[in-house]
Amino acid sequence: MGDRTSRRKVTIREVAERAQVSISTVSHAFSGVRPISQATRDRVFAAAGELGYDPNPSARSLRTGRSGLVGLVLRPRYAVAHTRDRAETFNRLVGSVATEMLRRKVGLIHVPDLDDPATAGVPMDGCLVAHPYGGDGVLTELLRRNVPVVTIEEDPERPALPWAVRLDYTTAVTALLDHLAAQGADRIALLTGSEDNAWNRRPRETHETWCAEHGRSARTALLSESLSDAGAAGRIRRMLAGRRRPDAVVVATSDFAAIVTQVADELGLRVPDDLMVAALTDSEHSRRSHPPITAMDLSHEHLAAAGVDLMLARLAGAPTPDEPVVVAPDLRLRASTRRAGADDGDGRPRGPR
Amino acid sequence: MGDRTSRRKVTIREVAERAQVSISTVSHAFSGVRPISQATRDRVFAAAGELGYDPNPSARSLRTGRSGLVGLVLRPRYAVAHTRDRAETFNRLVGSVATEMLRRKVGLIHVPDLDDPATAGVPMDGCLVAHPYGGDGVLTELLRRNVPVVTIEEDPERPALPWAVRLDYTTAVTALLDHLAAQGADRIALLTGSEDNAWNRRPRETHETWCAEHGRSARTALLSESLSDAGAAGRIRRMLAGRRRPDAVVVATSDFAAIVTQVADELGLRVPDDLMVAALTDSEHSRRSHPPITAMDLSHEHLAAAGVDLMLARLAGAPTPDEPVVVAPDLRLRASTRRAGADDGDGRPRGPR
DNA sequence: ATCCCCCATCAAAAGGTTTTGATGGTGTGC
DNA sequence: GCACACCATCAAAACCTTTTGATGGGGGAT
Repeated sequence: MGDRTSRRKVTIREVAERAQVSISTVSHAFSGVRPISQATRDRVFAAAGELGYDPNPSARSLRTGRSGLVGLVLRPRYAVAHTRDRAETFNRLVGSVATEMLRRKVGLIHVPDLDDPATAGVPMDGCLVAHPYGGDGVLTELLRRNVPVVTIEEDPERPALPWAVRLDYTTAVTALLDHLAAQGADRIALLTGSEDNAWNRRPRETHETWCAEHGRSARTALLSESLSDAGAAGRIRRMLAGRRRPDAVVVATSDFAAIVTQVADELGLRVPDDLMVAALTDSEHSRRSHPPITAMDLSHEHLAAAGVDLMLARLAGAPTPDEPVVVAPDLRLRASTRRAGADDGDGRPRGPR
Repeated sequence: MGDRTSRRKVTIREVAERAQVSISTVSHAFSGVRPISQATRDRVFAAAGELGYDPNPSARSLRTGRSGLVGLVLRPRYAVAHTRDRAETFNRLVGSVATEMLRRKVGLIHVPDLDDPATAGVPMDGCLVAHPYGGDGVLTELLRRNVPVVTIEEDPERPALPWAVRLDYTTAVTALLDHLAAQGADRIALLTGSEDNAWNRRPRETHETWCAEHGRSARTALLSESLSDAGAAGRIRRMLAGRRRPDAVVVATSDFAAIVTQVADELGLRVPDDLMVAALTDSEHSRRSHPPITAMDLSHEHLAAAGVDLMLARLAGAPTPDEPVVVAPDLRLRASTRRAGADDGDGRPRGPR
């Protein structure tokens, strides 16, 4: 209160002097590690209050070896959130993780750049890595540093890493393909992104398996996430204009799924009657497209909650499952895959909500 | 590489020993503060690489007094993001700030709880406070601690605080009211939330001024953010069922604006012909309502970018404006306030987009 | 040949906390 | 009245870095 605008921070030593006790007594009074008499404690708190003391977190971490902070790393696709669609994904994931961390009163650090020596280390007790690539370098680096890591979605090349939360793509994508087939789809094409992560890999595998089991050829193509809208439209147009065009397409990126409906419209193809469309991630694009597009929701909220739980359990030394935690994606059936008179055959409710 | 899974971290001392140089030489080799001969530098880097050394961030911060991290605090309304609508706001704000920080390669910390002694301090060089309350306690605390603060939206009771980014509510709300009047609205009611922040205060003031200037009575009411949907619906029903009901309502929270349209529908009031509806924040609720609801978008992305810029300028000691930075909210006119045949009179384009 | 300066490196201090073995005084049990 | 235990407090070490004044040796200028 009486202080000038001194840049100088109050230290534990000054509190000790003012309260006429040793430094360790002040520390113990605050931490409660050892008993301190009531009278002394009062004097310490009074002194601390008058001086406006608050402990230096760096000094504390240096001594204890813990910071009480958890890092979060997102891989590039999200970091460069140029389109509104990608921004929604990024925001939802970051927001969910932040919400879960706040709820548990633990600080969360967005790690800017692990490799950049200029940005050098951040003090974190553990680190969440969301949507790692196959054999991700960031993961390698963190493991080398002995930082406890929990991944949200698994690194496809590190199936052995037990501390992970992953989506059950197999079930969800199979359900989606069954649904399309039930609605009368015959030639189902899959368009995944080119980034090598679980979200692109697993559905591709599931699609192949499903096609093999159903005696169909697995038509797939790449639609790189870095494509511009015009670029994506071009590739889609070529596919839909060709002979033996698919009668259903599953597109990973949902803004590109919306472009599929646009291109179909231009070509005079009716959705869903001539062409069914589905996306492997939900966003405003899929919800507001005409017609609304069936999409798999990545359940970022559940992923985040499970990931944070796992991390905190690990840091607390509590027992953790020795297999990845599995979260079910949410399949949102919409008009883009619902043909009049077709029967889904799986008993699912037909309408949204 | 050859290390066991030793919890033990490698320190600068071990690197120095291995490279046969002093500790300070290692430090200088990394920081480049003083020149080091090429031969020595090579030896140091080699030793560091072999040992897997990475500097301890806490020790560094302790010594330098800087952590390279910036904090972010959001006030409770967002922290408790129970509805999808509030979650969208929270996510967008958090995501935007995170994006801007990542772009500038600075770490961002979500501060869990400033007052909680258990959570104790986080090492931050500065702190962003988003949507502070009037005379906000968090702000008081941060200022007491001498932490450089930048607010996103201003604390209504601290107009003197120069380091702020604020929305220009006056212009936007005036434009909205003019628009409603041009569409034929006669009795315009305003329903703000009960939390005491700029977003609730400024529009109220603007509404009063505008009503006074146009010789109308300023009809206002509170619709607390903590109300359940049913609770909100009840209050709205009472208002719309009364004699001399308003013919236009501006509702702060956009999910409640959507409820206004529902209640109007139940009561047989047509939107916009019998009742116009507008919201003071945009969200999926307003966009997808029937009819879509005119809303003011809070431009979280611009707020975040400006706030981060301001903070980094402050921390770098660069000159900063001595007045709050002003950002214009985006007015999104939609069908809920557009009557057939009415003329807006201000030359604005009529369609969305 | 001498002086001076600069370059590369070193040693030591400082930064603020927590941890822990030691110390002195007070009360309990016999 | 003595030994023992315990309670409250203290002093010092440890955590790992960056910073800075000091040191020694080599080269250029005179």
